[in-house]
Amino acid sequence: MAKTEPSPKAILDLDRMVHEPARLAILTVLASAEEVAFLFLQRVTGLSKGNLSSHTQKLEGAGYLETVKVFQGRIPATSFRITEDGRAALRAYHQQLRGLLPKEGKP
Amino acid sequence: MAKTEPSPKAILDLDRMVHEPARLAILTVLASAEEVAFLFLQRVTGLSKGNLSSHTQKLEGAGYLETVKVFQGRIPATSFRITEDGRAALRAYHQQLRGLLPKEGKP
DNA sequence: TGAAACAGGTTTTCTATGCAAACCTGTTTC
DNA sequence: GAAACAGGTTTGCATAGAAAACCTGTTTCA
Repeated sequence: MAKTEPSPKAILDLDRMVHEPARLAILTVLASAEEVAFLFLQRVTGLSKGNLSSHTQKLEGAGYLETVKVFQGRIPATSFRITEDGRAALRAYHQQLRGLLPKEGKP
Repeated sequence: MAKTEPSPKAILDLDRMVHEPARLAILTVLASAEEVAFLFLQRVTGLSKGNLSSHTQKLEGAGYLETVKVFQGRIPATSFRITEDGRAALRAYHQQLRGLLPKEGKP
């Protein structure tokens, strides 16, 4: 009996940090692995290096991921892992999306 | 057996015209009514006039809605209706979202 | 009756964001 | 040992969204 139409105002409350497609893609990948290398992330998302770098910095600033810099032999390599906050934000975002999707088979 | 993880690259293909929350809210409202008055739309979305005006102009430019100007008595009033293209775009967008949502109850 | 407030929008301005290109540091290759 | 390359970061530019200013016509009410 509950009206399942999403409140239009709720849509405006979507977490922009997650809503941006590039960052959503990044978080989605990070959510399914312990730790992800920069280059792998770049390949799988198709983002340019510069782009990827700036988005991960924003996500780090938001506390949604942490950057791990290690040396492989003597060359430096960057990896990322999602934080608990990041995971929570992603889950919350998914819930918001579910809320705004019609139940299926709308006219 | 099908892996239900969304392809990260697919996320980057989301239709930006619809993805923007303000416009998604507008289209969502328009999709559930024949014709919607400017002021009603403003109240239900919570957008400012200027904002609403510019977003509806963009949606009109994209062919997703049409603007209807009528006189009520002697004062002019603006309404909108979603076009077939707009409806199709919204549906397609919903499908994309469904594709990227995890099946529920992810760890 | 006429100045002031108001309704209904549109246009302009400001700011921030995403994207691409340029740049930097250290390593191999030839 | 110069040149190409890997792995990122910083800079610069173009666009988009939000807020503010503006415009036209209409009531209000002193």
